[in-house]
Amino acid sequence: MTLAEKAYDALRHDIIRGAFAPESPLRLADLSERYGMGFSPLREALNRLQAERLVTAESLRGFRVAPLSLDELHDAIALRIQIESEALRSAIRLGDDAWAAGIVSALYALTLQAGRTGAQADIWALEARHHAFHRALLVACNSPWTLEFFERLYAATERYRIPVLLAATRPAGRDVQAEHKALAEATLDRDAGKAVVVLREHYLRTAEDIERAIPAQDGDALPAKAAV
Amino acid sequence: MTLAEKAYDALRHDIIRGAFAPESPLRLADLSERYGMGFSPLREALNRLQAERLVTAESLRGFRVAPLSLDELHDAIALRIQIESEALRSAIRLGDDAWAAGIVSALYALTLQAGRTGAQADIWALEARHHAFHRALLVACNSPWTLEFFERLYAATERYRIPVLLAATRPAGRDVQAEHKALAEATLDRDAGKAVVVLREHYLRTAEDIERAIPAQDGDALPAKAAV
DNA sequence: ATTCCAAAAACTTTCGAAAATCCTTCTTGC
DNA sequence: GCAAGAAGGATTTTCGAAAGTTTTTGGAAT
Repeated sequence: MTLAEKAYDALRHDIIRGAFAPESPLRLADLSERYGMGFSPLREALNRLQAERLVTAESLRGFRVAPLSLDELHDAIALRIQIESEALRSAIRLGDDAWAAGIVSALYALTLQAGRTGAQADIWALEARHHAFHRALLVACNSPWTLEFFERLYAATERYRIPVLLAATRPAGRDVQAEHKALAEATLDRDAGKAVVVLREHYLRTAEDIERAIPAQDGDALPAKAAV
Repeated sequence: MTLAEKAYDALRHDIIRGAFAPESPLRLADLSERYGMGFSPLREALNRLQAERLVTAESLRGFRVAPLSLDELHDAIALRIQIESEALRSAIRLGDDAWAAGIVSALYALTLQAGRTGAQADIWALEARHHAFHRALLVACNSPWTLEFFERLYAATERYRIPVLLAATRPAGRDVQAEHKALAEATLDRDAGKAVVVLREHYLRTAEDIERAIPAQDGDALPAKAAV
């Protein structure tokens, strides 16, 4: 693995998980020290992340962490519902036993991790299981472009969900794992109509949780998060 | 504008328009000579294009032009129909007078350019008008992510359409400009149902034209095009 | 003739410094 | 006191070379 790839993985990871405040400048000297490499691989990684809309760039003025806004959250969630609903229908139509087994396995791993508490609770492991589960549902849709856009929108929306995960307070009146279980069951039953309804509800509730976790703001931009 | 941005624009332009054969290696020494700059800005541009799936990269083995395949074409067209249909409905619901005027203007410019023949015919100008027209239809959808994906899929599919444009033989039994006119009219009439039907037919016929223009192949990969 | 291995060549990747630009601060003139 | 502008510092961008890896070539052994 080249340094540029390591830089890409590390930066993407750190941006999604809120290690840098939205809109804060990503200075090469700082990044060079943080990640222990020269400017070249860092700039290559930043250019990739710019194309993914996780960082913004301005000519001769460097790179910044992409901003967060409620408008963008709603846009991304709405598009996820639209794209993933179709993808889920396709996956249900096309998926084979290996796909189904992948869902069972991913749900099991997710549930297991979600059940861990105290010293064993690991929010980043939980996040990885969550990503893997949602991906497993769609992976049989036979559309590389759909999966590409799923990954892009997942990353975009995950930035908003991290504060909710960090708060670690179970949202009142919501059992997220039950929703995941219901989603997996409807999918494995090949009940596309029910699955997409459950999927939509799942995402809309997540959006609500995120909005609830955000302190009221005058404008649209969301507050910066301290480094994690 | 920085050299890296110029490199990005030039490379993207040249890849979409078939100046390099699909899967051909993009060697830095060659690109450095072609575009008259050093390695650094070229590598940054290539990294951005990699994130956009217009080039592929392999560790320590450099960059290549992304391959073309009928599977990918069908995937991209199907997703364009899905995403743009929804976007068109939103635009019809939300669009104001400026949006409508933009469609009229873009259609006029497209029709004008399509009518030019002989020395005045300019396939790249026509392509630019075509892109602008399809974008103008959707621009009022109020979804930045949708527009982002539109651009990505437009670029991806345009690579397949270029050979058809270059052939410059009017496909038998098809009046593309009439389709554009019908699409604009249904949209300006705010007849969403009709507009999305026309849009779907328009794209499916384009896919057919592309397939017809392609010589039969054993495998899935499409033939390389000579440099333009 | 073929396979294996070493050396050379080609190429990518990374660094460190130079060049160019932007931002801040301080001075000057009014 | 305040605006305009120049000097200095900080930062980004680009280059050229060095380092590292892959591919090709050439030769020896089977």
